[in-house]
Amino acid sequence: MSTEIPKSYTPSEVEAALYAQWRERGEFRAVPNPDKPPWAVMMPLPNVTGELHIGHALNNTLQDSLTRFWRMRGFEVLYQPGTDHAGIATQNVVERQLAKENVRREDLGRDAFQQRVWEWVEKYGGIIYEQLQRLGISCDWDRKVFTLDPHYHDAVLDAFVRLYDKGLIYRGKYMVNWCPRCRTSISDLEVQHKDVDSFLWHVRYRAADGEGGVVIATQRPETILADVAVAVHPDDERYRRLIGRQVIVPIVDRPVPVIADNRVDPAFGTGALKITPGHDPTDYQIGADHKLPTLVVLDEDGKMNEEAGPFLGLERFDARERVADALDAAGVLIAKEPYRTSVGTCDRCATIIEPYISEQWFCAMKEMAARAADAIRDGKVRYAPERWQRITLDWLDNIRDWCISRQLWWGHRIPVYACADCGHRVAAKSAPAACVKCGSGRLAQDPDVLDTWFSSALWPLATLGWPQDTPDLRYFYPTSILITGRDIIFLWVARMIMFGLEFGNEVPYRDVYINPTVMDIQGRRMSKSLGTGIDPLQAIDKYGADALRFGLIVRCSQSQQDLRFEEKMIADTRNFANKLWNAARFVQMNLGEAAMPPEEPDANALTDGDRWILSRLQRVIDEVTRAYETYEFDVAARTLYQFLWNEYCDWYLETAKVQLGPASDAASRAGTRWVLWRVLTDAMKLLHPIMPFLTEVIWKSFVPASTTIAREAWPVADPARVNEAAERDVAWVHETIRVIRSLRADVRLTPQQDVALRVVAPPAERAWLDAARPLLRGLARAGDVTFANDPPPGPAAIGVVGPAEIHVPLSPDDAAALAERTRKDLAALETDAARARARLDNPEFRDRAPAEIVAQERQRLADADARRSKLERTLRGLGA
RNA sequence: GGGCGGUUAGCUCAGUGGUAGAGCGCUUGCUUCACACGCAAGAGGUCACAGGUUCGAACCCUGUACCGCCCA
Repeated sequence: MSTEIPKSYTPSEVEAALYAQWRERGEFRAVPNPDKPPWAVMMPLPNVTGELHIGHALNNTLQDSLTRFWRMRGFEVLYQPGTDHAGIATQNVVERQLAKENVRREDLGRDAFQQRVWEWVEKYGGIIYEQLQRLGISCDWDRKVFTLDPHYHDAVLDAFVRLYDKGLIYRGKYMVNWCPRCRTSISDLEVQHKDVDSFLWHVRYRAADGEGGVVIATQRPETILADVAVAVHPDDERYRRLIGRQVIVPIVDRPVPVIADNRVDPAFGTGALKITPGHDPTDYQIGADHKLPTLVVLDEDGKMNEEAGPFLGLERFDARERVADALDAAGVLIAKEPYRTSVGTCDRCATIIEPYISEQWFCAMKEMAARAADAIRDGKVRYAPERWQRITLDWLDNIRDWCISRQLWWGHRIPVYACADCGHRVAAKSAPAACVKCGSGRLAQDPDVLDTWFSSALWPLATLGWPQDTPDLRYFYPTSILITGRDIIFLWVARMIMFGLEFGNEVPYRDVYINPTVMDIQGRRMSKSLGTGIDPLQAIDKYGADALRFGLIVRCSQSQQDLRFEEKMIADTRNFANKLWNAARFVQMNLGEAAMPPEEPDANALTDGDRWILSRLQRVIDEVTRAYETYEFDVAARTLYQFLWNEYCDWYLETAKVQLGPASDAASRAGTRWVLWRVLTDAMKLLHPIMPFLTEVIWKSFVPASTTIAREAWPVADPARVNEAAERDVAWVHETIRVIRSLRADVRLTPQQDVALRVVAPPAERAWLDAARPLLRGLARAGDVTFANDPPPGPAAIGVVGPAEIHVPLSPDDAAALAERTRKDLAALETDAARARARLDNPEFRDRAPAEIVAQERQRLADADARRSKLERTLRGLGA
């Protein structure tokens, strides 16, 4: 029966069924439990429009690994899933769909449009959930939250009203970042700065009184139409006599003052700056300080408005060319010089941002930011890697108020009601019947919606039931950790900490882990349009979720901020999965019909080899546990990979084959079977957080009575099983085997041929080798082993293990090749010896270095000398 | 302009002040009864560069160069 297990592991045959079982049994459900400590992680909510990409795959795999780890360690674990309504993104998707029907949202009206978006969300909004499940993540799916769910909406309104009533939310006409394509304001953080090639236009403004004038340099000639002043630096000798006089703005022939302001950089362009408060943030400030009027020549679509006269209706970049032409025609365009500059673009649609004056809502941030910064400085939130802490603090310390209103129809509508009669505004969770001030019933709700990040900042609270005082909130808040990418540290993490403190009176989580960004092999961001992306779903189809998970996790070191990835890497870990499958198959075959789990044998029945692998296992348990605890994911994965492949498979399984052979007694064979079973199953538990499916399959094949490995207790290292003597002795046996195998290659034996060894060694080592004979035979096909006091005559390949020399007779053909190699070894040895000698000859080294280092160096020199004399004899023996 | 990360084998990356490591790739040999998605044996490195500290530096300090990211 056991031989029917297929020779290779096919993840696609088991993953879906296992996942369905886990869900059916409710293995991932989180229920407040006073008998257990809580552990919680919140999924960084993907956009409801989103589809699973490699970044999600990494981020959620990391969360799931910790989730599974802490669950096995006996914590009541919550992994909270959910999606974000994603204001602009979702509205865009539906607007594009409408565009195909030649319909604009304005044609539908607000209510009908929202209805369309809801239909879209209901139809496609669940796709990402299904995709996430393919990864095997252990969320509590019964707790799915959408940020527009009624209870979530209620939380958002509650938070808004509290801030409003505290005076932290205000409204006003300010210059904001405006996306002419999305036709909404966006916050500073949603502006991406990009360097582009542009020009500086040098334009002459003649003096109003006819004497001279000034040449200004501008990047935006089209805004000349809205100029209200020219500014120069007060200390700039070139322009001193112009200050206070007037110049004439070309084209519009408007007289404007020349003002002095030390924000003007005399080194930029000509040193004279046109001032356009309606279209530039710095000019806006300067204009306000000098009490200048504000003119606006662009509309909210980025087209020239009525104020632009003949340019009315032109798109802003066309207008730029046309205005420049007009300036040229008027003879006032002095120069057009190429210029590299930085422009702000919309995070969502890459359209160039327009600084635009409009009525917006703002949230005052100073107080909340200071409180968050204090909490971080006090260590209430710890960052891994640590450097992100300071980066967050820098941002918090220099925070600016947050523009929270968006001119969209999809999102949480701002709960402020304005009285049409007296103008009084009030924030309320539901529409008041009448104005509290004048009693009028004519109240209108603000048309804008809140920035999506306003609602996501409440994520850890609102998902747990806030503002209600729920058992979930009391039990799971503050949560344990947040895992996310560095791109949203300010947008989301910092704001969540602020809101967590403001509304939950506690930081939202103790730890923040910033995961690396997944790049392609050339270090470019993975993107579908560039064709540089890996589709996680395809990867799972082809290699299995475990292979994708392990391949990503083993590359998550805290020392780098990116992770380079390619498909081959997934194939490599698929091979690892297959290796484990076959190791399990081997063990299964050897346990035969034995009862499972096998019975633990008497300690006397264990061999050195058994004790060695058990000892190594204890160290691996400690190392892997520590690594998960400290978010050293690469260490956890690498430690398990090396232990399982290089120690368990390469050495212990081969040792076990010998120990299970006819030369062993029954007790010893039983011991070996138990060790095979025990080490493999413990290692499967350690690996389960990273490779949940394979480990479950293997576990259940060995422990049929268990429902799932996911609920097994985490292994605890047993200090009594750490056995340094066994580790040392087995290392020596392994070294001997390696040397013999190498000798076999030197004398070109086929794998079928036994090798006859002649050994020159002191008595202790002879006894050793004698005892190790079965292993030497099994693992290195050592046949006759004879001992001698002196090296035997004739050409021979010689291997050295400690004080023992192993000789294998050699044909003259091979002797020359070996002589060549030996000379090389000898040269390397001489270098080593020379280095050690130089050190020991240095009196300062002898005086200052620790005694053990000096002793080590002496030993090294002695070993090198001994080895050298042996190699020299080898050479002589080879006739060279 | 300010800040952060990186630079170690052909590639991707580990690396605790004491003789440089892994996986993949490469070479050679193997249908060895768990696995060719494998086994075994090998080759391969001025640890970016220049100074400094130290008995001793891939590791600590200073500076430079290059790659990438963030902020303004």
